[in-house]
Amino acid sequence: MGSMASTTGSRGPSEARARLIRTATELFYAEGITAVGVERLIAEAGVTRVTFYRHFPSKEDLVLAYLQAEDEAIQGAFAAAAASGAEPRALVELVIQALGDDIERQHTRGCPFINAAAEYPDASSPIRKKIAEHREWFRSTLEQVITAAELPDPAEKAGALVLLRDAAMVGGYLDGPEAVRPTFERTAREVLGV
Amino acid sequence: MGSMASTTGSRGPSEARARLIRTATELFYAEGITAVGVERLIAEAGVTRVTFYRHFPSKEDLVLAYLQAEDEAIQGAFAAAAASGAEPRALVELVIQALGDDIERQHTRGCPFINAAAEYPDASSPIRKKIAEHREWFRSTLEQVITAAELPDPAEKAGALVLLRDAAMVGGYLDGPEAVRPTFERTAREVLGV
DNA sequence: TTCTAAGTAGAAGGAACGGTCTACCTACTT
DNA sequence: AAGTAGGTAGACCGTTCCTTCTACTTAGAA
Repeated sequence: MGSMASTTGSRGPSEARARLIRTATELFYAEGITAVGVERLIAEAGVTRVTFYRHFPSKEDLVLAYLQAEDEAIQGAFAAAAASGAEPRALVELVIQALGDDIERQHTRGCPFINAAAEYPDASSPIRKKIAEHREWFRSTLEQVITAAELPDPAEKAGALVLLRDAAMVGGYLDGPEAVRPTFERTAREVLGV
Repeated sequence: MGSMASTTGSRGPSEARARLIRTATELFYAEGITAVGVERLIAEAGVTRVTFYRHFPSKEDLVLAYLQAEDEAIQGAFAAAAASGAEPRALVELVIQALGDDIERQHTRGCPFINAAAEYPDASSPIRKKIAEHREWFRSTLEQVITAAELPDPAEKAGALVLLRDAAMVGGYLDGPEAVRPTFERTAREVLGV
């Protein structure tokens, strides 16, 4: 006596799959990956076990999809900022503020990638590779932004900025974002010399 | 037919207990807390289940003891540095180097407290309280050191230094300590103006 | 000497884990 | 009209989780 159903039988990107990733994003981030079981996941996504395993051969594949979704979100934000047509120098300030804003409003439980890394000690695992890949993208993107603004030592400054951002996300979680955001933005400007 | 035994029946601080904490310190740090089961713990500590639960009513109590041990180790290092009789200004540099050294040589898998926090979302849990307590001790100790060196804005600088240290530990884990240590020490001096 | 704290060994229990399986339904595509 | 991709429902399996239990040993303290 299936109640609503509605979207069964389509071929597109799959509602159920999207709901699983959305639920995973919420739960994995809020409570940790190992701490959230498949049972819980499918219950909150409103999906059956079979459906889950049809889309993701194992839980690890969902973890990967979760990190992928986070990655795409950040890349999207950067692309939007770059497309805004701001001048290179203004873009640097824009990025600093966007990162500060994200720490205060979106990611208040630390960095999804850092948190995940704490649960996966094996650096050669697919998950750790994904994390490393994301971090390298982030670092090199910052380097490009700094280079475009014609600031000195872009590579070095980008490294320092990654450091600071990591710190601010962790600090925002453990010590409260209100106190950390200004410290982050101030120190970032100081390090970049803007 | 118990083979060696030797230290059974004593009343002191208990060998078995010490071994459990030592093993926990290694395994929890290296592999994560949830990822290491009691079975594994007692096997590597060479202790039986009963002994384990005699000393620690639950696994969580061992986690607490593990964090306590880490806390004491760092407090000990600070106390030793303070007792070295270095001048206040030199002590600041000494602390920066000691933190850098720790990141490069001891804590190469991130910060034990930050990693633990990632696995315990409930801020009111005993573990998170212990973590908050440690962080506050660390921050205020840095503030004292900076104050003694008569540097400006000690509270603010201490906050920034905590931020940087967090970052360097995470970065050391995920991007390699060799690259991060110089960035950390350089940025720390820059922020403190020394 | 007796008591007790701290240890050994190993079985057991209930819950939760990730993952597989059967059986049926539905709607789009061909 | 037939085929198939994607969905539902729920039982089931082997493993591991944390924890408790009984039964015995050993050595220092009372």
